[in-house]
Amino acid sequence: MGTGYSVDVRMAISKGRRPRERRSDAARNHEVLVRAATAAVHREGTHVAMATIAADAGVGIGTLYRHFRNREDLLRFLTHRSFEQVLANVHAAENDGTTASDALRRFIEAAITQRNELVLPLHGGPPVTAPATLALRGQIHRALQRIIERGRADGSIRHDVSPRDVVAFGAMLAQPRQADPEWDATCRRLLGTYLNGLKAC
Amino acid sequence: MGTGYSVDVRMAISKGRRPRERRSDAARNHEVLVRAATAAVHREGTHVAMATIAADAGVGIGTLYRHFRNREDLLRFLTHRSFEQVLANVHAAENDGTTASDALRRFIEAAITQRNELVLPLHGGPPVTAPATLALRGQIHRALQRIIERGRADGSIRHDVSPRDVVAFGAMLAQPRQADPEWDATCRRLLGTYLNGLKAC
DNA sequence: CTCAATCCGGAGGATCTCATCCGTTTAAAG
DNA sequence: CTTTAAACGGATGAGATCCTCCGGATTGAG
Repeated sequence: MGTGYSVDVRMAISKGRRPRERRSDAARNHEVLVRAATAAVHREGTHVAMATIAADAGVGIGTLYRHFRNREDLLRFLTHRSFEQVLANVHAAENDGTTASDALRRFIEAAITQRNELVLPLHGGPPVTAPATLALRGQIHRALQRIIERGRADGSIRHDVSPRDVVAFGAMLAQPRQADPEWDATCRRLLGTYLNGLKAC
Repeated sequence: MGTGYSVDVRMAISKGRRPRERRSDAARNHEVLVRAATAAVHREGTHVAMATIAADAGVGIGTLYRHFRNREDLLRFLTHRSFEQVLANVHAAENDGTTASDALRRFIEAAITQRNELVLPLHGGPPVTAPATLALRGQIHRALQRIIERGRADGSIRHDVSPRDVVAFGAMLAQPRQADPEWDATCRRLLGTYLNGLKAC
């Protein structure tokens, strides 16, 4: 899963000539489109009209479709990118967390903080099937597993905790909830209770 | 919020004659439509085509629109009905639960069990605005508040727990997740951890 | 500067979806 | 059985959305 590019390039290679670099305006538009798409999906859901995304990004609809073959392609790209971010988060948490429990707290808090940049697979969106993205998911799970085992070893984390739980819980708290002013406070309480519940006591 | 009926009836009353009872075929179709709609929303999300719902129910599209003015009306009805069910659940839990914590466990487990019959407001669906439905939500919150306070009184439940938390957590576990065979197990572990976390210890 | 490769914009055809309308069928009262 | 209000079905027009296509603008190598 590369840049989100669809076709154009990779034509000249057969002729032996090195393909040109991606033009700067294309790179700029790609970035702008990704940002607009993320915001639009958060605002209106995965069925947001493609024309809306293009308009929000300030480009023509044709440009959107040159960068992403269709809606599914776009959503896949956003999901993959989010998984990369989540993987970075779990690595950061693994290194910086003082205890296993603290690492998990950092991991989940990062997801909450980045809520607006993450497009995670929710009910309604297409399921994750891209091999590259599944591989990322595997890495995330393994890293979380290491953290959990550290906690088990020192007796600070109960036994029936799985990386899936942590990911599901984090994804839940990271869901966009535009229409609830109290959601932030609810998030904090839920996280506190969950972390309290992780203890083996 | 009554039966989901739109217009037809209430015409003859002005003439003094008692309006006929709802015809049996209408009642039957209403029930079938609600069931089909619930299943379709779980399967394809809140944007499922109205024609699909009618076809699944084995009735014409016209019949669907006679029972529900439009999609929003249908979703409102499903949500309201689900809230009624949830309110029944909280009352049952309040009466049957041996302890506050046990009552909360029963409440959440009921939502999980009834997953397929519940259509709760998720991100993407329209926000809940119907006064009757908001009233139900209020009743649900108050009943949960009573349970929580019982737990606080005997020191079995920590202080930063709010009815909103419990509802949000329960709604999360009740979300339809067709594409994850391990979701049930994950649910159980998450619930166990959360309940463990509710303790004041 | 020149020029070709690359990228852009947005009109437009195909398709899908909503919700209505009205001729036909059916339940049930008398 | 007759009658009539109620309910049914599905064709259909309006409108939304998807994605393609190609003439024209832009970038950047030479």
